[in-house]
Amino acid sequence: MARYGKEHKQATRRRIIETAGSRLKRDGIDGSGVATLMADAGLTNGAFYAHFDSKEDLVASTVADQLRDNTEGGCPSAALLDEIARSSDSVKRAYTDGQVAIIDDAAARLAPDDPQSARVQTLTVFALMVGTLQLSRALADRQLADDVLDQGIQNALALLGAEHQG
Amino acid sequence: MARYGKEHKQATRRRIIETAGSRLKRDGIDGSGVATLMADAGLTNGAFYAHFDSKEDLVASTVADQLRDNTEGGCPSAALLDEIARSSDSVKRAYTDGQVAIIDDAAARLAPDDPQSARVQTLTVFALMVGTLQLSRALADRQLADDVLDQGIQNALALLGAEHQG
DNA sequence: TGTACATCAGTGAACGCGCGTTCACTGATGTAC
DNA sequence: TGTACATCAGTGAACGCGCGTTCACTGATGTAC
Repeated sequence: MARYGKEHKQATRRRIIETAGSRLKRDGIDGSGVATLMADAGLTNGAFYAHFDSKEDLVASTVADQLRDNTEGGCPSAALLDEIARSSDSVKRAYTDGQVAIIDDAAARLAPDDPQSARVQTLTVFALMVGTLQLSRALADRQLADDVLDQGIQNALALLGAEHQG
Repeated sequence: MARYGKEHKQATRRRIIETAGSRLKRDGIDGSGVATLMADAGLTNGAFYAHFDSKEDLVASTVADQLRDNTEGGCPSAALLDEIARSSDSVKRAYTDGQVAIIDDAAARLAPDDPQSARVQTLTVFALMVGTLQLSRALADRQLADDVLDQGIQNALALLGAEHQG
């Protein structure tokens, strides 16, 4: 292929990570193969290891990217949280760092005077929303799934309101 | 092998389902192979299809069993909910039926006068606990994981208390 | 300006392995005579 | 009581396939002379 400048390879890496975001959220970590992930980016499997050390490396990079810069199309927690919990330390570390950064941003806005103490409560309200989304997606009864989503939102607001008053 | 009475084959099926419960919760659905699931029950892979139509059939049976009769060793929702959400309709149906049955039992105890209207709220408090457990397991920071668990329990109690008053 | 060479992102075939599933076979037991 | 046969839960090898990973190779470009 062509000999490009340095920005070309980095752009390719970025493209792989971005398309991997959609695929991993759709099919899961174990459900997404390296060849498929590369084909999604318009490449063949052989080029993969010029960009990443291993599939796990791509997963960690993609989780971090999805949490920080590229959150469109659904949050990775709702799609992947129990798979992340079973993953290697490097994936869990990437997830923890990205998630805490987002949560601290939110906590700073919700409780400007004491963002640090709001971290845990904001994380648990986030966990409520993740669990609600997952349950709603797993229920075979559409009406019940919708009711759960609505009620989950109300619960989140109730907890945030209580926090605001207390 | 021996020619046993009818109860023998049913006992074997039961044993497969029970050992599959632990394996699926540990390694996930995609992460658990049929040969491994059979080996866990002390059998070889060839016998599998005398008991189940497919791996999906075993997963649906195991999810139903884990929710109703065999809940020791952790709830399947916390371990598998996002994989269930990506699974076939038969798995989602088995999950929905089992979960709703459990929830309605709990709702009848929490709100004896109107268990029907308590179903959705009980489901969402359950979703809160599932999300909290998953998040706690995915966080690489042990202290933060413990704090999230504790706060999640307090949130669940707060929501149940508010429900009780309202 | 023209030729020879170095670079290196990406290709595509191959590695050993485990996947879900199928199937011919085994062998201990119960039944028939 | 002894022999021949039917039953059938379970075995283990094989099917085609995709997995994560490796590696010899390609070929378009930039550089050196």
